[in-house]
Amino acid sequence: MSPKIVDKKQKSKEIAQAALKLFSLKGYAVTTVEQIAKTASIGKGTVYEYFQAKEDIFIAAIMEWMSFFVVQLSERIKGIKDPVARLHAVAETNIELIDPADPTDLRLSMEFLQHSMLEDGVLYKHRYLIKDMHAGIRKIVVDTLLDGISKGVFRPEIAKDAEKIAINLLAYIDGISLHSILSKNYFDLKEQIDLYMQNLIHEISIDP
Amino acid sequence: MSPKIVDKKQKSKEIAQAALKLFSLKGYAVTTVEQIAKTASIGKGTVYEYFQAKEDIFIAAIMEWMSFFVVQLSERIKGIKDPVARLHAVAETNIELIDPADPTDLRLSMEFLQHSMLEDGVLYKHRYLIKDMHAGIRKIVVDTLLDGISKGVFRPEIAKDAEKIAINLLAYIDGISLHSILSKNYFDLKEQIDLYMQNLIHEISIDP
DNA sequence: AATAAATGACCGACCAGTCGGTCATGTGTC
DNA sequence: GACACATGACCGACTGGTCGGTCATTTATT
Repeated sequence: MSPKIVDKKQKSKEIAQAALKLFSLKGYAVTTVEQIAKTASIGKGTVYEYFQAKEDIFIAAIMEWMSFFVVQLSERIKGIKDPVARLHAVAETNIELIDPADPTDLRLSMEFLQHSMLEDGVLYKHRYLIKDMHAGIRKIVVDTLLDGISKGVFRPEIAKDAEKIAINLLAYIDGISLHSILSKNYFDLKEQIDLYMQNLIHEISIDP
Repeated sequence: MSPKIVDKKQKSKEIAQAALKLFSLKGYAVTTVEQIAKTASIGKGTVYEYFQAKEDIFIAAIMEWMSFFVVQLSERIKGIKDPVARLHAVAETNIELIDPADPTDLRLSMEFLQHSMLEDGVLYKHRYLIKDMHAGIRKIVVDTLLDGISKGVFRPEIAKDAEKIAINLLAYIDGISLHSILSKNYFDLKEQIDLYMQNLIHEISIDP
Protein backbone atom coordinates (compact mmCIF):
# COMPACT_ATOMS: atom_id res chain seq x y z
CA MET A 1 0.00 0.00 0.00
CA SER A 2 1.21 3.41 -1.05
CA PRO A 3 4.23 2.81 -3.22
CA LYS A 4 6.57 5.33 -4.78
CA ILE A 5 4.95 8.71 -5.29
CA VAL A 6 6.32 11.44 -7.54
CA ASP A 7 5.21 15.00 -7.95
CA LYS A 8 3.50 14.73 -11.34
CA LYS A 9 3.11 18.49 -11.67
CA GLN A 10 6.77 19.14 -10.99
CA LYS A 11 8.00 16.42 -13.33
CA SER A 12 5.72 17.61 -16.13
CA LYS A 13 7.23 21.03 -15.68
CA GLU A 14 10.75 19.65 -15.90
CA ILE A 15 9.92 17.84 -19.12
CA ALA A 16 8.31 20.96 -20.55
CA GLN A 17 11.41 22.98 -19.70
CA ALA A 18 13.68 20.45 -21.34
CA ALA A 19 11.45 20.56 -24.41
CA LEU A 20 11.42 24.35 -24.37
CA LYS A 21 15.19 24.38 -24.51
CA LEU A 22 15.27 22.06 -27.50
CA PHE A 23 12.38 23.71 -29.34
CA SER A 24 14.08 27.08 -29.02
CA LEU A 25 17.36 25.68 -30.29
CA LYS A 26 16.11 23.58 -33.15
CA GLY A 27 12.41 24.05 -33.66
CA TYR A 28 9.43 21.87 -32.86
CA ALA A 29 9.31 19.67 -35.95
CA VAL A 30 12.98 18.78 -35.81
CA THR A 31 13.07 17.98 -32.11
CA THR A 32 12.32 14.34 -31.36
CA VAL A 33 10.58 13.03 -28.29
CA GLU A 34 13.61 10.90 -27.59
CA GLN A 35 15.80 13.99 -27.44
CA ILE A 36 13.37 15.61 -25.05
CA ALA A 37 13.52 12.52 -22.86
CA LYS A 38 17.32 12.48 -22.95
CA THR A 39 17.48 16.15 -22.05
CA ALA A 40 15.13 15.56 -19.14
CA SER A 41 17.27 12.54 -18.15
CA ILE A 42 14.42 10.08 -18.43
CA GLY A 43 13.34 7.37 -20.86
CA LYS A 44 11.18 8.04 -23.87
CA GLY A 45 8.34 5.97 -22.49
CA THR A 46 8.30 8.03 -19.32
CA VAL A 47 7.57 11.14 -21.31
CA TYR A 48 4.30 9.54 -22.33
CA GLU A 49 3.43 8.96 -18.69
CA TYR A 50 3.20 12.71 -18.36
CA PHE A 51 1.99 13.81 -21.78
CA GLN A 52 -0.42 12.19 -24.16
CA ALA A 53 1.31 13.44 -27.30
CA LYS A 54 4.20 15.55 -28.53
CA GLU A 55 1.72 18.35 -29.20
CA ASP A 56 0.85 18.51 -25.54
CA ILE A 57 4.49 18.98 -24.67
CA PHE A 58 4.55 21.91 -27.05
CA ILE A 59 1.56 23.47 -25.37
CA ALA A 60 3.09 22.98 -21.94
CA ALA A 61 6.34 24.48 -23.21
CA ILE A 62 4.66 27.60 -24.53
CA MET A 63 2.91 28.06 -21.22
CA GLU A 64 6.22 27.77 -19.40
CA TRP A 65 7.70 30.35 -21.72
CA MET A 66 4.82 32.80 -21.46
CA SER A 67 4.73 32.62 -17.73
CA PHE A 68 8.47 33.26 -17.61
CA PHE A 69 8.06 36.27 -19.88
CA VAL A 70 5.16 37.74 -17.97
CA VAL A 71 6.90 37.22 -14.64
CA GLN A 72 10.02 38.97 -15.95
CA LEU A 73 8.00 41.88 -17.25
CA SER A 74 6.00 42.25 -14.06
CA GLU A 75 9.14 42.11 -11.92
CA ARG A 76 10.71 44.75 -14.07
CA ILE A 77 7.98 47.35 -14.06
CA LYS A 78 6.83 46.72 -10.53
CA GLY A 79 7.56 49.79 -8.49
CA ILE A 80 8.13 52.12 -11.42
CA LYS A 81 5.69 54.93 -10.88
CA ASP A 82 6.72 57.42 -13.56
CA PRO A 83 4.63 56.67 -16.69
CA VAL A 84 7.43 57.57 -19.10
CA ALA A 85 9.92 55.36 -17.31
CA ARG A 86 7.32 52.63 -17.25
CA LEU A 87 6.87 52.72 -21.02
CA HIS A 88 10.61 52.57 -21.44
CA ALA A 89 10.78 49.61 -19.11
CA VAL A 90 8.24 47.68 -21.18
CA ALA A 91 10.28 48.27 -24.32
CA GLU A 92 13.59 47.47 -22.67
CA THR A 93 12.39 44.27 -21.11
CA ASN A 94 11.65 43.03 -24.57
CA ILE A 95 15.12 43.90 -25.77
CA GLU A 96 16.89 42.34 -22.86
CA LEU A 97 14.97 39.13 -23.23
CA ILE A 98 16.30 38.95 -26.75
CA ASP A 99 20.02 38.52 -26.90
CA PRO A 100 21.01 39.13 -30.53
CA ALA A 101 23.82 36.65 -30.17
CA ASP A 102 21.38 34.02 -29.00
CA PRO A 103 18.11 34.52 -30.79
CA THR A 104 16.49 31.42 -29.38
CA ASP A 105 13.69 33.23 -27.58
CA LEU A 106 12.61 35.07 -30.66
CA ARG A 107 12.73 31.94 -32.76
CA LEU A 108 10.59 30.23 -30.21
CA SER A 109 8.01 32.96 -30.17
CA MET A 110 7.95 32.94 -33.96
CA GLU A 111 7.37 29.25 -33.98
CA PHE A 112 4.54 29.70 -31.52
CA LEU A 113 3.03 32.40 -33.70
CA GLN A 114 3.32 30.28 -36.78
CA HIS A 115 1.67 27.27 -35.26
CA SER A 116 -1.04 29.50 -33.88
CA MET A 117 -2.01 31.13 -37.13
CA LEU A 118 -2.13 28.06 -39.31
CA GLU A 119 -5.44 26.26 -39.21
CA ASP A 120 -3.89 22.85 -38.90
CA GLY A 121 -1.03 24.18 -36.84
CA VAL A 122 -0.25 22.44 -33.60
CA LEU A 123 -1.31 25.43 -31.55
CA TYR A 124 -4.26 26.63 -33.58
CA LYS A 125 -6.79 25.36 -31.08
CA HIS A 126 -4.80 27.07 -28.35
CA ARG A 127 -4.09 30.36 -30.03
CA TYR A 128 -6.05 32.17 -27.34
CA LEU A 129 -2.99 31.56 -25.17
CA ILE A 130 -0.86 33.98 -27.14
CA LYS A 131 -3.80 36.29 -27.68
CA ASP A 132 -4.36 36.45 -23.95
CA MET A 133 -0.70 37.14 -23.29
CA HIS A 134 -0.73 39.95 -25.83
CA ALA A 135 -3.88 41.30 -24.25
CA GLY A 136 -2.24 41.24 -20.83
CA ILE A 137 0.82 43.15 -21.96
CA ARG A 138 -1.34 45.57 -23.93
CA LYS A 139 -3.34 46.27 -20.83
CA ILE A 140 -0.20 47.20 -18.96
CA VAL A 141 0.66 49.74 -21.65
CA VAL A 142 -2.86 51.17 -21.86
CA ASP A 143 -3.03 51.52 -18.08
CA THR A 144 0.31 53.27 -18.09
CA LEU A 145 -0.92 55.72 -20.70
CA LEU A 146 -4.11 56.48 -18.80
CA ASP A 147 -2.14 56.82 -15.60
CA GLY A 148 0.13 59.28 -17.38
CA ILE A 149 -2.86 61.32 -18.44
CA SER A 150 -4.28 61.47 -14.94
CA LYS A 151 -0.86 62.50 -13.65
CA GLY A 152 -0.77 65.36 -16.14
CA VAL A 153 2.21 63.92 -18.03
CA PHE A 154 0.41 62.85 -21.20
CA ARG A 155 -2.13 64.78 -23.23
CA PRO A 156 -5.74 63.93 -22.37
CA GLU A 157 -6.68 63.76 -26.07
CA ILE A 158 -4.68 60.57 -26.47
CA ALA A 159 -7.00 58.67 -24.15
CA LYS A 160 -9.21 57.57 -27.02
CA ASP A 161 -6.15 56.34 -28.92
CA ALA A 162 -4.51 54.63 -25.95
CA GLU A 163 -5.39 51.16 -27.21
CA LYS A 164 -4.11 51.91 -30.69
CA ILE A 165 -0.90 53.37 -29.33
CA ALA A 166 -0.33 50.28 -27.23
CA ILE A 167 -1.00 47.95 -30.17
CA ASN A 168 1.45 49.86 -32.33
CA LEU A 169 4.14 49.93 -29.68
CA LEU A 170 4.01 46.20 -29.07
CA ALA A 171 3.79 45.40 -32.76
CA TYR A 172 6.80 47.61 -33.39
CA ILE A 173 8.82 45.92 -30.69
CA ASP A 174 8.14 42.51 -32.19
CA GLY A 175 8.91 43.77 -35.67
CA ILE A 176 12.19 45.42 -34.79
CA SER A 177 13.30 42.41 -32.78
CA LEU A 178 12.66 40.24 -35.77
CA HIS A 179 14.60 42.48 -38.10
CA SER A 180 17.46 42.78 -35.67
CA ILE A 181 17.96 39.04 -35.70
CA LEU A 182 17.86 38.91 -39.43
CA SER A 183 20.12 41.89 -40.00
CA LYS A 184 22.61 40.87 -37.36
CA ASN A 185 25.03 43.75 -36.76
CA TYR A 186 23.45 45.94 -39.39
CA PHE A 187 21.75 48.25 -36.93
CA ASP A 188 21.76 48.84 -33.20
CA LEU A 189 18.57 47.52 -31.65
CA LYS A 190 18.73 49.85 -28.69
CA GLU A 191 19.22 52.94 -30.84
CA GLN A 192 16.27 52.00 -33.01
CA ILE A 193 13.96 51.50 -30.07
CA ASP A 194 15.21 54.72 -28.52
CA LEU A 195 14.24 56.59 -31.67
CA TYR A 196 10.79 55.05 -31.62
CA MET A 197 10.26 55.77 -27.94
CA GLN A 198 11.54 59.32 -28.30
CA ASN A 199 9.01 60.03 -31.05
CA LEU A 200 6.26 58.30 -29.16
CA ILE A 201 6.88 60.21 -25.94
CA HIS A 202 7.18 63.44 -27.89
CA GLU A 203 3.90 62.75 -29.61
CA ILE A 204 1.87 61.96 -26.50
CA SER A 205 3.43 64.26 -23.92
CA ILE A 206 2.10 67.60 -22.81
CA ASP A 207 4.47 70.15 -24.23
CA PRO A 208 5.54 73.42 -22.67
CA MET B 1 18.55 12.71 -82.64
CA SER B 2 16.59 15.21 -80.64
CA PRO B 3 13.30 14.31 -79.03
CA LYS B 4 10.85 16.46 -77.11
CA ILE B 5 12.52 19.47 -75.64
CA VAL B 6 10.93 21.35 -72.77
CA ASP B 7 11.75 24.74 -71.39
CA LYS B 8 13.60 23.70 -68.23
CA LYS B 9 13.52 27.21 -66.82
CA GLN B 10 9.79 27.53 -67.32
CA LYS B 11 9.03 24.14 -65.84
CA SER B 12 11.23 24.78 -62.83
CA LYS B 13 9.29 27.94 -62.29
CA GLU B 14 5.99 26.09 -62.48
CA ILE B 15 7.15 23.58 -59.90
CA ALA B 16 8.40 26.37 -57.66
CA GLN B 17 5.04 28.09 -57.88
CA ALA B 18 3.19 24.91 -57.03
CA ALA B 19 5.51 24.46 -54.06
CA LEU B 20 5.04 28.09 -53.04
CA LYS B 21 1.32 27.57 -52.86
CA LEU B 22 1.65 24.51 -50.65
CA PHE B 23 4.37 25.96 -48.43
CA SER B 24 2.23 29.01 -47.80
CA LEU B 25 -0.78 26.88 -46.96
CA LYS B 26 0.83 24.23 -44.83
CA GLY B 27 4.45 25.05 -44.20
CA TYR B 28 7.68 23.61 -45.57
CA ALA B 29 8.19 20.69 -43.23
CA VAL B 30 4.67 19.35 -43.61
CA THR B 31 4.57 19.61 -47.39
CA THR B 32 5.77 16.45 -49.12
CA VAL B 33 7.53 16.35 -52.43
CA GLU B 34 4.79 14.07 -53.69
CA GLN B 35 2.20 16.75 -52.97
CA ILE B 36 4.28 19.30 -54.82
CA ALA B 37 4.43 16.94 -57.78
CA LYS B 38 0.67 16.37 -57.67
CA THR B 39 0.01 20.09 -57.52
CA ALA B 40 2.28 20.66 -60.48
CA SER B 41 0.52 17.78 -62.25
CA ILE B 42 3.70 15.77 -62.71
CA GLY B 43 5.21 12.66 -61.17
CA LYS B 44 7.40 12.73 -58.11
CA GLY B 45 10.41 11.52 -60.04
CA THR B 46 10.07 14.38 -62.47
CA VAL B 47 10.46 16.90 -59.67
CA TYR B 48 13.93 15.53 -59.17
CA GLU B 49 14.72 16.11 -62.82
CA TYR B 50 14.47 19.81 -62.05
CA PHE B 51 15.66 20.06 -58.48
CA GLN B 52 18.34 18.19 -56.64
CA ALA B 53 16.57 18.24 -53.29
CA LYS B 54 13.48 19.51 -51.50
CA GLU B 55 15.60 22.33 -50.08
CA ASP B 56 16.32 23.62 -53.53
CA ILE B 57 12.62 23.82 -54.27
CA PHE B 58 12.28 25.96 -51.17
CA ILE B 59 14.96 28.32 -52.33
CA ALA B 60 13.39 28.59 -55.78
CA ALA B 61 10.03 29.24 -54.13
CA ILE B 62 11.34 32.06 -51.98
CA MET B 63 12.91 33.67 -55.02
CA GLU B 64 9.60 33.48 -56.86
CA TRP B 65 7.88 35.08 -53.91
CA MET B 66 10.41 37.86 -53.43
CA SER B 67 10.42 38.78 -57.05
CA PHE B 68 6.62 38.96 -57.00
CA PHE B 69 6.72 41.22 -53.96
CA VAL B 70 9.36 43.54 -55.33
CA VAL B 71 7.59 43.81 -58.68
CA GLN B 72 4.33 44.67 -56.94
CA LEU B 73 5.99 47.33 -54.84
CA SER B 74 7.84 48.87 -57.77
CA GLU B 75 4.69 48.96 -59.88
CA ARG B 76 2.86 50.62 -57.08
CA ILE B 77 5.20 53.47 -56.27
CA LYS B 78 6.33 54.06 -59.82
CA GLY B 79 5.13 57.48 -60.87
CA ILE B 80 4.33 58.74 -57.40
CA LYS B 81 6.36 61.87 -57.04
CA ASP B 82 5.07 63.33 -53.78
CA PRO B 83 7.31 62.01 -50.96
CA VAL B 84 4.48 61.76 -48.44
CA ALA B 85 2.27 59.85 -50.84
CA ARG B 86 5.20 57.63 -51.65
CA LEU B 87 5.73 56.70 -48.02
CA HIS B 88 2.05 55.92 -47.73
CA ALA B 89 2.24 53.77 -50.84
CA VAL B 90 5.06 51.69 -49.38
CA ALA B 91 3.03 51.07 -46.25
CA GLU B 92 -0.18 50.32 -48.10
CA THR B 93 1.41 47.92 -50.52
CA ASN B 94 2.39 45.84 -47.57
CA ILE B 95 -1.13 45.84 -46.21
CA GLU B 96 -2.75 44.96 -49.47
CA LEU B 97 -0.42 42.09 -50.04
CA ILE B 98 -1.66 40.69 -46.76
CA ASP B 99 -5.28 39.73 -46.83
CA PRO B 100 -6.29 39.08 -43.23
CA ALA B 101 -8.72 36.42 -44.40
CA ASP B 102 -5.93 34.65 -46.21
CA PRO B 103 -2.72 35.09 -44.25
CA THR B 104 -0.72 32.78 -46.42
CA ASP B 105 1.77 35.39 -47.58
CA LEU B 106 2.67 36.41 -44.10
CA ARG B 107 3.01 32.82 -42.96
CA LEU B 108 5.30 32.20 -45.85
CA SER B 109 7.50 35.15 -45.08
CA MET B 110 7.65 34.06 -41.46
CA GLU B 111 8.73 30.61 -42.49
CA PHE B 112 11.41 32.15 -44.67
CA LEU B 113 12.60 34.30 -41.79
CA GLN B 114 12.66 31.36 -39.45
CA HIS B 115 14.66 29.16 -41.77
CA SER B 116 17.02 32.04 -42.40
CA MET B 117 17.85 32.79 -38.81
CA LEU B 118 18.46 29.28 -37.60
CA GLU B 119 21.97 28.04 -38.21
CA ASP B 120 20.83 24.68 -39.48
CA GLY B 121 17.78 26.18 -41.13
CA VAL B 122 17.16 25.32 -44.72
CA LEU B 123 17.75 28.89 -45.83
CA TYR B 124 20.58 29.84 -43.51
CA LYS B 125 23.18 29.69 -46.26
CA HIS B 126 20.91 31.81 -48.41
CA ARG B 127 19.82 34.35 -45.85
CA TYR B 128 21.43 37.12 -47.87
CA LEU B 129 18.43 36.75 -50.17
CA ILE B 130 16.04 38.18 -47.60
CA LYS B 131 18.65 40.59 -46.33
CA ASP B 132 19.11 41.93 -49.84
CA MET B 133 15.38 42.30 -50.32
CA HIS B 134 15.09 44.20 -47.06
CA ALA B 135 18.00 46.39 -48.10
CA GLY B 136 16.30 47.11 -51.41
CA ILE B 137 13.03 48.17 -49.83
CA ARG B 138 14.89 50.16 -47.19
CA LYS B 139 16.73 52.03 -49.90
CA ILE B 140 13.43 53.04 -51.48
CA VAL B 141 12.30 54.52 -48.18
CA VAL B 142 15.59 56.30 -47.49
CA ASP B 143 15.64 57.78 -50.98
CA THR B 144 12.09 58.98 -50.53
CA LEU B 145 13.02 60.69 -47.28
CA LEU B 146 16.05 62.40 -48.83
CA ASP B 147 13.97 63.40 -51.82
CA GLY B 148 11.42 64.90 -49.44
CA ILE B 149 14.13 66.95 -47.77
CA SER B 150 15.43 68.28 -51.06
CA LYS B 151 11.88 69.16 -52.05
CA GLY B 152 11.45 71.13 -48.84
CA VAL B 153 8.74 68.82 -47.51
CA PHE B 154 10.73 67.12 -44.76
CA ARG B 155 13.02 68.71 -42.19
CA PRO B 156 16.70 68.65 -43.18
CA GLU B 157 17.73 67.52 -39.69
CA ILE B 158 16.21 64.11 -40.27
CA ALA B 159 18.71 63.31 -43.01
CA LYS B 160 21.12 61.73 -40.55
CA ASP B 161 18.30 59.60 -39.15
CA ALA B 162 16.85 58.60 -42.52
CA GLU B 163 18.22 55.09 -42.31
CA LYS B 164 16.92 54.59 -38.79
CA ILE B 165 13.52 55.94 -39.73
CA ALA B 166 13.33 53.54 -42.66
CA ILE B 167 14.37 50.59 -40.52
CA ASN B 168 11.72 51.42 -37.94
CA LEU B 169 9.00 51.90 -40.51
CA LEU B 170 9.62 48.56 -42.19
CA ALA B 171 10.02 46.77 -38.89
CA TYR B 172 6.76 48.26 -37.70
CA ILE B 173 4.94 47.17 -40.82
CA ASP B 174 6.10 43.60 -40.36
CA GLY B 175 5.24 43.67 -36.69
CA ILE B 176 1.75 45.06 -37.11
CA SER B 177 1.02 42.65 -39.94
CA LEU B 178 2.00 39.80 -37.69
CA HIS B 179 -0.17 40.99 -34.85
CA SER B 180 -3.10 41.58 -37.15
CA ILE B 181 -3.08 37.98 -38.24
CA LEU B 182 -2.89 36.76 -34.71
CA SER B 183 -5.51 39.10 -33.32
CA LYS B 184 -7.91 38.60 -36.19
CA ASN B 185 -10.72 41.16 -35.96
CA TYR B 186 -9.38 42.67 -32.78
CA PHE B 187 -8.06 45.81 -34.41
CA ASP B 188 -8.23 47.45 -37.81
CA LEU B 189 -4.93 47.09 -39.62
CA LYS B 190 -5.46 50.14 -41.77
CA GLU B 191 -6.32 52.37 -38.82
CA GLN B 192 -3.22 51.23 -36.96
CA ILE B 193 -0.94 51.94 -39.88
CA ASP B 194 -2.64 55.28 -40.43
CA LEU B 195 -1.87 56.24 -36.87
CA TYR B 196 1.76 55.28 -37.28
CA MET B 197 2.11 57.10 -40.58
CA GLN B 198 0.37 60.17 -39.23
CA ASN B 199 2.82 60.39 -36.33
CA LEU B 200 5.75 59.68 -38.60
CA ILE B 201 4.80 62.35 -41.12
CA HIS B 202 4.10 64.79 -38.32
CA GLU B 203 7.48 64.08 -36.81
CA ILE B 204 9.53 64.52 -39.98
CA SER B 205 7.59 67.24 -41.80
CA ILE B 206 8.43 70.91 -41.85
CA ASP B 207 5.73 72.58 -39.82
CA PRO B 208 4.16 75.93 -40.42
C1' DA C 1 3.84 -8.59 -1.76
C1' DA C 2 1.64 -4.99 -3.89
C1' DT C 3 1.63 -1.30 -6.73
C1' DA C 4 3.29 2.99 -8.90
C1' DA C 5 6.89 4.44 -11.92
C1' DA C 6 10.17 3.92 -15.39
C1' DT C 7 11.93 1.96 -19.43
C1' DG C 8 13.56 0.91 -24.17
C1' DA C 9 12.65 -2.52 -27.73
C1' DC C 10 9.37 -2.57 -30.99
C1' DC C 11 5.78 -1.22 -34.42
C1' DG C 12 3.79 1.06 -38.18
C1' DA C 13 3.23 5.21 -40.69
C1' DC C 14 5.59 8.33 -43.27
C1' DC C 15 8.79 10.41 -46.47
C1' DA C 16 13.02 12.08 -49.20
C1' DG C 17 15.37 10.49 -52.67
C1' DT C 18 16.56 6.60 -56.32
C1' DC C 19 16.18 3.82 -60.26
C1' DG C 20 14.67 0.73 -63.81
C1' DG C 21 11.61 1.16 -67.11
C1' DT C 22 8.00 3.50 -70.29
C1' DC C 23 6.47 7.19 -73.28
C1' DA C 24 6.60 10.80 -76.67
C1' DT C 25 8.74 13.08 -80.14
C1' DG C 26 11.99 13.92 -83.31
C1' DT C 27 15.60 12.11 -87.06
C1' DG C 28 17.31 9.06 -90.70
C1' DT C 29 16.54 5.75 -94.32
C1' DC C 30 14.11 3.65 -97.92
C1' DG D 1 4.67 7.67 -96.19
C1' DA D 2 6.40 4.02 -93.36
C1' DC D 3 9.28 2.22 -90.26
C1' DA D 4 13.23 1.80 -87.05
C1' DC D 5 15.61 3.97 -83.69
C1' DA D 6 17.61 7.51 -80.69
C1' DT D 7 16.96 10.19 -76.65
C1' DG D 8 15.11 13.32 -73.40
C1' DA D 9 11.00 13.49 -70.45
C1' DC D 10 8.42 11.26 -67.28
C1' DC D 11 7.03 8.10 -63.87
C1' DG D 12 5.85 5.59 -59.47
C1' DA D 13 7.33 1.45 -56.92
C1' DC D 14 10.86 0.80 -53.88
C1' DT D 15 14.54 1.65 -50.29
C1' DG D 16 16.62 3.19 -46.24
C1' DG D 17 15.85 5.61 -42.53
C1' DT D 18 13.20 8.41 -39.07
C1' DC D 19 10.10 9.14 -35.47
C1' DG D 20 5.70 9.28 -32.71
C1' DG D 21 3.56 6.32 -29.88
C1' DT D 22 2.81 1.52 -27.35
C1' DC D 23 3.48 -2.08 -24.15
C1' DA D 24 5.59 -5.99 -21.78
C1' DT D 25 8.92 -6.00 -18.47
C1' DT D 26 11.82 -4.29 -14.79
C1' DT D 27 12.75 -1.33 -10.79
C1' DA D 28 11.73 1.20 -6.57
C1' DT D 29 9.05 2.06 -2.56
C1' DT D 30 6.34 0.96 1.28
